[in-house]
Amino acid sequence: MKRYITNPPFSDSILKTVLFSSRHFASSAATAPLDLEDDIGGFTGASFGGIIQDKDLLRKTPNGLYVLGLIDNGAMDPNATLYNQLLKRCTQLGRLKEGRLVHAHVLNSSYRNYVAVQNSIINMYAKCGSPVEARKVFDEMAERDMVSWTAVITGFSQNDRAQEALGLFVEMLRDGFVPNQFTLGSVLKAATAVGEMEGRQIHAVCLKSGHGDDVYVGSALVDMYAKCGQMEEAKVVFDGLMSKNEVCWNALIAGHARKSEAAIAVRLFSEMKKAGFEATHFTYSSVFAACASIGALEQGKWVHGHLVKSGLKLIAFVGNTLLDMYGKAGSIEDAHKVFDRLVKRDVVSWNSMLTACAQHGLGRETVECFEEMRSRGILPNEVTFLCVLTACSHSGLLEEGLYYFELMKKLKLEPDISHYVTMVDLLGRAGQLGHAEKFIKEMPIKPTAAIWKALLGACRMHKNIDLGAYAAEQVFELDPYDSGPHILLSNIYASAGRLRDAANVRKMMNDSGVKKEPACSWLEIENNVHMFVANDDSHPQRNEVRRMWEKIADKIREIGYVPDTSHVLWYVDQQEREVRLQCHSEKLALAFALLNTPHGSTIRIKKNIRVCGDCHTAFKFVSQLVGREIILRDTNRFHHFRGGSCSCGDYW
DNA sequence: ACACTCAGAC
Repeated sequence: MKRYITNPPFSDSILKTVLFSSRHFASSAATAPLDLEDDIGGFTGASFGGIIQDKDLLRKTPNGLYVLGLIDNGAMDPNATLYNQLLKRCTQLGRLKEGRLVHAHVLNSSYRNYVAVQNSIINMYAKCGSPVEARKVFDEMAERDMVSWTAVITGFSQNDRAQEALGLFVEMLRDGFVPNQFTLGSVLKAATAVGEMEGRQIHAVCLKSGHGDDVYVGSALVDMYAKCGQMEEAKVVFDGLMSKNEVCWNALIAGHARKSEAAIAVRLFSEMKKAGFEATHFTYSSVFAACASIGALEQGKWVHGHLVKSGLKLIAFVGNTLLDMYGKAGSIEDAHKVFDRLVKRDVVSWNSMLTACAQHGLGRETVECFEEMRSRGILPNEVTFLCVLTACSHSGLLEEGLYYFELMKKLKLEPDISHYVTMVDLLGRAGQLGHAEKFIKEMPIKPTAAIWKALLGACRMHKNIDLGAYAAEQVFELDPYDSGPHILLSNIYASAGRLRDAANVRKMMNDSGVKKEPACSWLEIENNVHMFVANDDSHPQRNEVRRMWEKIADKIREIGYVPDTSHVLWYVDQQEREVRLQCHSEKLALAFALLNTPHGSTIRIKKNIRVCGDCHTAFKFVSQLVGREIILRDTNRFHHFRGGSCSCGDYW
């Protein structure tokens, strides 16, 4: 067999690579599709003359080794087109090793200085994840054209090396090249990764060179503004595009999804379909993620309907997001159905199902699901254990939690800080405050603010003032601008009757400029989202809503509700505190729901911060009074109120 | 014959 390495005109490093690769493929029966020597044995150059035109030639060995064998054997004369086809093949299949072999062949041929072939080589290295090799070929070229520049810039842009891509772009301009739509598409992607300033500068270049309305450049621009959070500007660019495709629609929709603007994302999805574009898995995934973030169940279901009609398979890529959406929107039943119907489940599918169970306080079911996962031979990962530990923590399964933490380490999975936070939470909620403190002292990584926040939360739950104050001090040190811990500490003092200390924490907060996130609750009725903020008068039905709550409050008092004003911070008299308490956003939302939804239907309310103790009690009484299920989504879990009790068992 | 845009979930 003729070896092409006998008289190498190319550099040592490539030679070594080629030798290595060549041996590798020859010796590895599992990866080499066929033995080159056997495959071409007995044929002569002449008999292969016609095969060069044969479209099946490259298909015989998809990675091109077959053809390289023919060339090696002298059975076939290559030309520039053939090399380009081979390189394209390697690029499409992401075959770096075979690509290097073709590169070596080219260097040994008379086509080594052909710009088009060199460009294909650059492109091959760029797409196969090796921008450095692409750059090396580029640097050694005697002459470069637009395609060379674009290919090498794209190499860095697509391999998360945006700064180098932008650097090359500047060099290109310095060399006198005027960028075209191909270059600008890639450069914009790089600029987007670097920052808003850079993005805007490249936008200016696009406008100057007249490529601003190309659909590729335009999509990249829409994405750039969307990633900066500048949705108005993204929309201006989008509207200015004469011809659109699914990419620019997806970029715009994903931008709104990132900002949790579910209503807009859903509306755009609908407009996209009306305009005649097919929603892809990515489109669905973005829209479901948007619905998940605000718990928009009805809108999510509506889009799910479109997915079913579209005929797209329920693969994990979109199914996992859909499952997550149902979990976060409060329908554990629908989450289960999606899980059952998935074409193929991956570890994330299982993790999402576990998360959904955990969020709904179904600790036992989570553990059962995890055991089923293991019995089916699915390998759990770090996230799996985080789900299980969270479930144990939320359901008070102390022993199980400790067991699974040890199991995790036994399976050689290293707990990260999130697992330690969950363990502190687990121990703390279960009332093992001393154990939790000891756990923190002994953990192998430095405790973060989140660790101390978990301990602080447990101290509030079990009314431990001293340890709570200590934990709060640690949090203030590590994360001074979070209002949550201030409020927690203040509540600890207030519920122990130490109102002066509570007021001091409040004052400290004000002095250091820490702002409390305004509490708000919202619910969805017939595709509209109604939002309520405590003591807020902006809703059109506010007077009706308030009167309704007063009526309800009177009725639940008759069956045992006693307002608990201990968590009201304001240093005001008892009557005023009670008035404030009755205006909490979740109570307003509940009153609104009772006014505007059919009798007997499930009420679903979402809240941006943890539900207050008094509202939790009131909701239990209301569920008994009206005989309806009320599902309240907290920051990280669900409360299902039914018949006077809550699924969390008052353990949250 | 060679170069471009978006991109889910725990």
